[in-house]
Amino acid sequence: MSIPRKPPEPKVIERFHHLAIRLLRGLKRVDEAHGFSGPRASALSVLVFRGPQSLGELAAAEGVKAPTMSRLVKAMQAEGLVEAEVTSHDQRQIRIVASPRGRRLMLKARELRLAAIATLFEKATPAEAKALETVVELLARSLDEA
Amino acid sequence: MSIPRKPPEPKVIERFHHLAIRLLRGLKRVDEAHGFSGPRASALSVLVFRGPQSLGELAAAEGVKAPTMSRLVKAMQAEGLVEAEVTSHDQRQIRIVASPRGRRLMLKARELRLAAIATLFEKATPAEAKALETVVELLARSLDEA
DNA sequence: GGATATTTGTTAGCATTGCTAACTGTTAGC
DNA sequence: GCTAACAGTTAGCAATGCTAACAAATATCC
Repeated sequence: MSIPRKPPEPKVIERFHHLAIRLLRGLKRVDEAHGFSGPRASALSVLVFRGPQSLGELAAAEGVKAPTMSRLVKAMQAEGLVEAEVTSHDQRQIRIVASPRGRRLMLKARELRLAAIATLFEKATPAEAKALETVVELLARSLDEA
Repeated sequence: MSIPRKPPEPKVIERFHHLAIRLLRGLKRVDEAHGFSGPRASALSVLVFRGPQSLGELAAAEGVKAPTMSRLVKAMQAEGLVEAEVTSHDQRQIRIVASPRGRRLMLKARELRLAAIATLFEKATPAEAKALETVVELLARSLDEA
C-alpha cells in the first residue's frame, strides 16, 4: 500500500525559498539591534541547552573548524559570556560552560527572535495554524533524514 | 464580522525557527559546493530579475551600504560576472549589468538551491503540499506588511 | 551666473568570521 | 618507552560588513 504523493509546484518552492531568506535576514536585524549576534548567540544556545561542551564538540555542533571556535570562545571569555577550564581526566580537552550572564543574554536574545517570528503568525486562522504544524512536521522529517 | 484567529503554539514557533536556520545552513553548503556563494549569487539575481541597477539601488536591494557593494561589484567585474558603465544623463551613477556568464552561473546556482529545497518536499502527501501553500501565503502576507 | 549644498560612488582602514598550515602538549598503542 | 594520534592554539589569508573621509557631478539658491 503506497502513500499518495503530490510534490508542491515549483512556483511554491521558489516562493518558499525567497521567504526563508527574507525571514532570516529579518532575524539578523533583530539580533544586531540587541547587541551580540550570530555565532555568539548560536554557540551559547548549544552550551545552555546541551550543557558544557569541549571545544571540539562545540565546533562540530556549530559546523565550524576548531580554530574558528577557539577564537570565538576566547572572545566570549573576554566578554564574560562563557568560562573554560581544563577537564580532570584528559588534560588536552577544555570544558566550556555558559556563564550566568551569557545564559541570561542568550535567553533574552532568543526570546526576541521567537517573538519576531510569532508576530508573523499571530494573525493565523485555526486552519493556517494547523497548516504550519503540518509543514513543520514535514520539514523536520526531511531535514533529519538528509 | 471578525476573522477567527488561533496563533500557533510557542513550541511550533521554536521548531519552525530551528528548521529555518538548518535549512539556510544547508543551502549555504549547496552554494559553496558550486563555487560562488552568498552575496554574489544574491546580487546577480537582483541584476537578472530586476534588470540593470545603479550601485545605490543594488546596495539598497541587498541591504548593504554603498562601500560594501562597491567592492563586491569591483570583484565581480574582475571575475567577469557583471559589467559596469557610466550612464548617459548622470555622470555620477554607474549602470551595473549581469554579463551573460554571470547570468548563466546565477541561474545554475539558483536551480541547485531550488532543487535542494524541492527534495525536502518531494515526499509530501497532497494534504502536506496544500499546507505548504497555505503557509507560504501566510508568511508572504506577514512579511510584506512588516 | 556662480557659490554652495547635496548626491553618488570610491578609497582607506577596522572588526568579525570562515579557512588551512604549522605548532605544542597529552594520551593511547604497539 | 617510543611513536602515532588527538585536542587546542597561533599565525596568516580571504570574504564581507561597517564608518569616515574624499572626489566628482549635479542641484539649488541667491
